[in-house]
Amino acid sequence: MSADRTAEIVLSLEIDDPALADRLAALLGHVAGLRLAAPGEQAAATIVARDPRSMPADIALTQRELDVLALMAEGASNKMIARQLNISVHTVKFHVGSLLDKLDATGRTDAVAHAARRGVIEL
Amino acid sequence: MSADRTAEIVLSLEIDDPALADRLAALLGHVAGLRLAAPGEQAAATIVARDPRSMPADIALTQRELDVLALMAEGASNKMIARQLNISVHTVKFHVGSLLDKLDATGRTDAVAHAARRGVIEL
DNA sequence: TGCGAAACTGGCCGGGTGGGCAGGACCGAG
DNA sequence: CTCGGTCCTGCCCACCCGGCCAGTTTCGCA
Repeated sequence: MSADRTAEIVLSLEIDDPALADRLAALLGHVAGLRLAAPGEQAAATIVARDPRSMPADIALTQRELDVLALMAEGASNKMIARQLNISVHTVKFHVGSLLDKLDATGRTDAVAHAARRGVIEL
Repeated sequence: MSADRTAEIVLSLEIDDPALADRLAALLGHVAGLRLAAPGEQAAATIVARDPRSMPADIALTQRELDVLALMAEGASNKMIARQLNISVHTVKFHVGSLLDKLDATGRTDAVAHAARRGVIEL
């Protein structure tokens, strides 16, 4: 399923910082066997670089909160999380409450969405 | 805040296909002004390529289901979604049910997580 | 040694959620 | 025209969720 060994590898760019994008484009433009994708063209791989300024700071979550958050992202119910972590459902709800507070979310669905957006968890 | 003009740009690789990863590493290893990141090293940009086989096909969701899904990802409750789309709560629950079925999810949180993973929605 | 933060547990309760059942309207394909 | 799919609505019900109250232990830090 891979492309021919002789074919060029097409790369697309998704870079917030214009300066960095220019430098990379200049560097990669001269590499044999490699080509930058035309606008809209499907690429074999993408070079991404998110502006760090868009990520203010890592939210201060405790280890236990991260545990709960990870299981929430898997769609686990409070009961399932409790069994998984060997704690009571009440404790899970306690941590979920803290999570909703710290992530400024209205519910568990909103919480995992916010966490994913901020890079706290990886889907 | 950009690095010195003379500094190398550090790139990390996140590529599912080992063959493609090797080819890219070989090509980029010889480019001046550019360097591949050591394991765990923070990179200025990342080259990503997800294996297409892990994304079987776009799930067939109706327009209405996409509407509901988008609002779910915002953390909206069924009642809020109903108001937003000018339909009844019952209808929202109907669409949510279809979503859970099609996305193979156990709940609304799992549904948005799956949808985000498959690229159906953007967080 | 006292004090706060983190982690954990309990009970209670209003409202949200998910599933099942049953129905109607619309529209394009066969 | 009938059939299937989408979209819409209603009711009922068991369960889950989030927020409130209160309490315990453990740990590190001042």
